[in-house]
Amino acid sequence: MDDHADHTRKPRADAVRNRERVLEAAKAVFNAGGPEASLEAVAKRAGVGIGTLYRHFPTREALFEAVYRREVEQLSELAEQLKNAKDPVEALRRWLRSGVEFVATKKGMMAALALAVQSGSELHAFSFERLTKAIGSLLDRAVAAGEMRADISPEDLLRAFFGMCYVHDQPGWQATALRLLDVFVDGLRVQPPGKAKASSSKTTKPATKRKR
Amino acid sequence: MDDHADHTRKPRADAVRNRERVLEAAKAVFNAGGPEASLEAVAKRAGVGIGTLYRHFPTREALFEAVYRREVEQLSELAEQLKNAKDPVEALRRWLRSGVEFVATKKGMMAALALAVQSGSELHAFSFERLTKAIGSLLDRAVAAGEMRADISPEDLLRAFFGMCYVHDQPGWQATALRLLDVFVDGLRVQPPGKAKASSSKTTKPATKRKR
DNA sequence: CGAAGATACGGAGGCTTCCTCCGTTTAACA
DNA sequence: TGTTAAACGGAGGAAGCCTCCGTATCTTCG
Repeated sequence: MDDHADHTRKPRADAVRNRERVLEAAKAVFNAGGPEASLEAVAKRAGVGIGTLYRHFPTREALFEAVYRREVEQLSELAEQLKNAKDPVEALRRWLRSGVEFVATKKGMMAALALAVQSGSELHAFSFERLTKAIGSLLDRAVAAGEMRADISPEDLLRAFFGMCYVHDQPGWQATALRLLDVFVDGLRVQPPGKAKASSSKTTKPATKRKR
Repeated sequence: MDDHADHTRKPRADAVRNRERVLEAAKAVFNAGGPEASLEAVAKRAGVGIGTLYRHFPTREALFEAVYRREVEQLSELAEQLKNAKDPVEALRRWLRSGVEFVATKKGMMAALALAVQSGSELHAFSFERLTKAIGSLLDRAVAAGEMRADISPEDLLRAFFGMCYVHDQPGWQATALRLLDVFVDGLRVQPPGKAKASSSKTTKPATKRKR
């Protein structure tokens, strides 16, 4: 495609190469040393000056975002697939469980989630939106089917999920997280009609009208 | 040998005074600047050399623990009082809500909780035990009354609570946390007998026998 | 009271990391 | 091949962590 209006030079080859190197090094270093690892170490491993690293990724978070974009995308695509499942509640549950597995497997996933959940920088936008949408689509389906209460937002759920995974470096955390998520999903189901216990709404002003 | 072992010298007055000063300064600095605040700043505010600070509190965590011991105790005493409430489920719910308020008010509370939850250092022992016991007593009562499922441990619940509070520096976090905790408590209630939906046990091997 | 010894003080200094700034190098384009 | 915009890289200042040890101060006991 010939772009005449575009006066942009072709990006320099060394720039592209270095960017890639830094990404790869960062992946390795972060996976090994956690999200606090030294950026200078990353630069050294990439065989690149610290200045170059900072030029490509002005902040630690920018680098994180770039490194874990793929993970976030995978998780979010999984939601897409699960939308075809019959039971919407089960689908949501399964997504959450897969999320736990992700965190367990990909060592940097937690950092990616932290970025997505901790709104603050501009840079988290991508992850946040992507994951919120993923959860939202599953949640909406369950709500639409009348199986789940409607007063929890996708953001809330994302935060809950993150919270459950937060202790991801303790011995039994995975089992714990799965248990907690199950409890949480149970709590999300609409209370059986007729015999509602109206538990929480007794002490809280309902954030949303409950079943009219 | 005459073991008048307990013939310890009286602790030096300046040492006691300085310890107190450091604690006070730390409280102020941590509440203002968060748990990452500079220890040198603490020392300066206390009018004390950095060496003195480190002698009294060899690690950042030790200092934290000392600063927030009181807060943890308060929270834990609250549980004691709530044990007298009629409705055990409601008591638990209230405790959790108070916890959220604590975190909202005392800015360093999160750090104290983090220490309590993240088992790891030796130093967290006190907080962890204290809070686990607090939650445990409320939880047990609810379980004994047949109102709550028995497959969640106090540690699990503590972690869940912590997780819900984790995003404690976002705009609406407090409302979110309260909502999430409500959902969670709902999920903790035993499913209404006779008409059980057996939601989670369908996909998970039951951690505990459910009422069959 | 006054000396002796134990204890605590404080901050210099070595180390690590962060991040910026700018002189030098190099790839793209004509 | 020359021009020039873009990228490189690392020196260096700022800040924080933590240790070490000479000096100051407190407690004890004769």
